[in-house]
Amino acid sequence: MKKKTEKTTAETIAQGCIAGRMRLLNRVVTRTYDDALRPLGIKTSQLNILVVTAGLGLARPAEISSRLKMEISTVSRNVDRMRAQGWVEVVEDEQDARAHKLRLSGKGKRLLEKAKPAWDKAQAIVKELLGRDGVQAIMSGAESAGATV
Amino acid sequence: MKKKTEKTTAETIAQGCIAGRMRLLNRVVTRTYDDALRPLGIKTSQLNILVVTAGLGLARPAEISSRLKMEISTVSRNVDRMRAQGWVEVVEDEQDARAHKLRLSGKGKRLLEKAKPAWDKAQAIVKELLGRDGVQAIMSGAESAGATV
DNA sequence: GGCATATAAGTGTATATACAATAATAAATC
DNA sequence: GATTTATTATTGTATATACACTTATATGCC
Repeated sequence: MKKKTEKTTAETIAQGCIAGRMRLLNRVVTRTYDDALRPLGIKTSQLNILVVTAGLGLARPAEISSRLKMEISTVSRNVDRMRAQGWVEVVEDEQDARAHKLRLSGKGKRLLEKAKPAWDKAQAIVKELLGRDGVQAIMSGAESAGATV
Repeated sequence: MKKKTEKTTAETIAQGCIAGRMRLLNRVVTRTYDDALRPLGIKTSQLNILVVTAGLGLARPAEISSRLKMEISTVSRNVDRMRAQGWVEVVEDEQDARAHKLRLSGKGKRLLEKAKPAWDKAQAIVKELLGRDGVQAIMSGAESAGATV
């Protein structure tokens, strides 16, 4: 007769929770990028909003929200801080009085270029940490989750 | 001669940033667990601290911090909220007057058992989302990052 | 045209997180 | 044994995030 080793609920969750591991990994990875970016005065979250905005040229907050799968209220507050830094500017929408668009300022563009080497450094550290397959899994997982490039 | 398509800095980062994808995935995954756990009044972060505490029996905040790779100040505040809910109790340390230990209350233990089906549900959704390889990559990535089971 | 409904964005409130600084106590060193 | 150094945990301050609600405006339908 096979002896079955019972696992407690706590053990099952502690060892198997995908969210727990994902959140842990997120803390470690974000810390790596934040450390590298700190001298530039920008945080990982802000840099990611910055590059999406840059990619769109003129970006509606709702579009940023949708691409980053981030609550629009969160976008709103992050953008507030980025505007306060002078990295992004608001352009009123001609057609729709509710809406507006965001674009990078000159300062924002310059910051982006200055931040690239720091980002490269963090990126290399994390690639080393996760390995080729790990990186690939994150990328395709994010795509499954609805990430738009 | 090969025509090289230049990629802007913004495109390079927007498309390739591991932290960005990881954070996006983290938002989506956490939302899934939070949705499932909402009726129970516990959040993903708190559940993960709860199971680590349960696993240790008597848990020092510094030990939780170390296992979850979470700042001890963050542990401190999360535990405050969990104590306010009556899920964990504080036990003074006999040897060290600076320190104390945490353990689950009866209420905390009952919550954990009640939360298991909701956790199972979220876990299944996310497994489906990430696929076997994706889950494996997160798990081993977290281990590389220093996660202690 | 006028009303119902939908959409865009912001605000209120709460949790999660980190870093810096502090307070208290223990451990180490001289 | 007294002083320095290290450790344990908390508090101050700031950002990131989400959900519920609100405000303003646009769209659809009668």
